[in-house]
Amino acid sequence: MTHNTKDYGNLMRERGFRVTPQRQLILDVICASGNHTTPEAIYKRVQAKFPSVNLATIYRNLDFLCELRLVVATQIGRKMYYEIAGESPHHHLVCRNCNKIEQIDHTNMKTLFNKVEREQDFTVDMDHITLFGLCAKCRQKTRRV
Amino acid sequence: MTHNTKDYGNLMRERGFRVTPQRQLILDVICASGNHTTPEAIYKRVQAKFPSVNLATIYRNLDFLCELRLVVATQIGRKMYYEIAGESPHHHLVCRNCNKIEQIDHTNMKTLFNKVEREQDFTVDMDHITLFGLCAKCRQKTRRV
DNA sequence: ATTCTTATTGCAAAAACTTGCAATAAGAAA
DNA sequence: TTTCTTATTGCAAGTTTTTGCAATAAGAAT
Repeated sequence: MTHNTKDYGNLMRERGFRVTPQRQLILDVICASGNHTTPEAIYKRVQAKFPSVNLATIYRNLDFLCELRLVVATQIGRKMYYEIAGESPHHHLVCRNCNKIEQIDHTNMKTLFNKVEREQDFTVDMDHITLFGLCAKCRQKTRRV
Repeated sequence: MTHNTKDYGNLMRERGFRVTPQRQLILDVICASGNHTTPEAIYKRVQAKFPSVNLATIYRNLDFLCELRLVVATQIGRKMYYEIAGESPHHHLVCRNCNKIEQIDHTNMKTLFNKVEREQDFTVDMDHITLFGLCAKCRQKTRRV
């Protein structure tokens, strides 16, 4: 959850990108916000500290940070949500019925990724996947199709 | 690929929804189009047959058809793509570098889903997952981080 | 057939997101 | 430090997607 600005900064600079105050602030805000933050919410929190930041800058940086994989984008329903990527890969199970979110760790995913790599020569490289389905409770309740 | 209008119609009616000409046409167009069709392309093809259909109707029906899981939405980069869900579950591998799309079938996924169900009592229920990574060619090209 | 309920549509306006471009400023080089 | 290159920004205009609402029409009930 805590993020080290210096590391992120170096990561960017090493790749020829620049560390601007706007960019830092946007990353800070995403980091400080809980999971699943909308662009609009990020915009407002950024503006509270630095009112001149333009909405276009927010969107461009969300794209940028996702591309660097410092930030993860998730689409739920019609909306996009952003959250800090964090250290270790982990994945979510979202119940279609009650929307409860469980986590699964990377090991089972990794097994799948390895299999895909062996069989199709494609290196899957994702550390935040969202799988939808039914949790134990809802599976029992929803026992009629 | 082929779709049975009658079955889809009944599926909708059973659930209290209505089968309108617009809706049928939109589904037909998605069905006839290849994979990964944009809303704009769908709109144009629908208009070619039925010029009065409004773009808002396209969007509303895309949502609707996704909710019924007759159609699958995929986000690649910044754009949304839609395709017919079809019969058998299958999944996509999208190269982060060249955006090439490969398919994987359901068996390896199913293994993962089963494992998740045994270990966490969560029934994953997805028949179209998109995994990002690097294809064989791009993995070789991008051999410097 | 006719009536009735309400899901769905088209339209127009709004909201969300993207893009072109000139001005700015981060960071490397001198 | 100063200069130089060019990534990034703000702005304004453009494009894409969503929404409120009155009119329409699908399908059930009569």
